[in-house]
Amino acid sequence: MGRPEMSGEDNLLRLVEAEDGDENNYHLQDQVGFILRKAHQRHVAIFASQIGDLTPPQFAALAKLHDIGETSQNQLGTLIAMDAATVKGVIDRLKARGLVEVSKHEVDKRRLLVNLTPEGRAAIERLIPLARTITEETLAPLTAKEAATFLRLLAKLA
Amino acid sequence: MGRPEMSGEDNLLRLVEAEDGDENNYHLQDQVGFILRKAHQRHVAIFASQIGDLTPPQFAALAKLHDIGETSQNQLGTLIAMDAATVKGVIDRLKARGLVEVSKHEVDKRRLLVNLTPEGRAAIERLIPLARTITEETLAPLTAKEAATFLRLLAKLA
DNA sequence: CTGATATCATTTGCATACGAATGAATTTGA
DNA sequence: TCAAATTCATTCGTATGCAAATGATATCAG
Repeated sequence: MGRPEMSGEDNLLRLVEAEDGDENNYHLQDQVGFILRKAHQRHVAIFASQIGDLTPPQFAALAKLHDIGETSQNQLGTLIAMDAATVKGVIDRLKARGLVEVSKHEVDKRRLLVNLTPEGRAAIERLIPLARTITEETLAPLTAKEAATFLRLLAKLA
Repeated sequence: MGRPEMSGEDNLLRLVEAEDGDENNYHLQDQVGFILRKAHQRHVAIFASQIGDLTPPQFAALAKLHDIGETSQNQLGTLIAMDAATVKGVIDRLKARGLVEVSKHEVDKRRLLVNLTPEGRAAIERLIPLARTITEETLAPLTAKEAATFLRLLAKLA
């Protein structure tokens, strides 16, 4: 401390002057939300460098359809964590590219069934190995042990 | 676990040695990108529940301006991890609400200087305590020790 | 059976997010 | 010095992402 007779008022003053002693300052770069946003940005950039013609949400939709087969647009949205408005846009674009096809549910006329086309199936099967590379590259700054810890904790937050 | 000595390496090996048809066991919900996206979504929802009238990017811009004072729009974008097009939109909306003001750089006429208005300063100083609550709530599923580990590893990825 | 409620999909509006192209201003380097 | 390269800001186009409102259909409760 520079001044031995430092008082509460001096601390307030120091805060207002904000020249030194900034332990009470708010630092954006230490906030979990900000770092989470940046980590996500970096991942999306890595994804784009490996899979240029598909976005992560589009990939997620195809991968889930490949995993579970035909399902309703609404159910698909739940499974890949997208609200109804978002999933509609994603499916519309995949449909326009011939990677998925939609049909009406025979019994429940509210539902729109979505399924992979043969082209969509071929595409996702070709891309899954690249997805593993993307995961590896995203986690590359961590050791194997750190990566395992990170994934475990991240899953608790998601 | 079936095997007591089962390790992460064994799981990786099993994945690589996958038998025919094991291509099926690609699980989206285990991919770091997908979990990262969900964790980010959850944080944004928590943010919105605490700070309804400002988005995380808008908050980031105000917090950074509060931290460093007047700066150029471009430099601000670098500091809060937004590209030029994105930061322009954020600043435009903050300007429209009277929270920031812009002016031309006297020497370098390319630059647009951005600064907090008194209203913007009051707003960010009022909101910073809420931001700490948001961070706490986001990390609530983790113990204090886990949270520290998580932030350390997340920072290495960002 | 039927009115109330719930579910599914769509649409609109707003806010990031980023690539690419453009124009203005500055800096560099031969 | 001056042409080339770089930097800063803007604009356009595309793609999430979510809230709110709407319409169609299905289910539930009395």
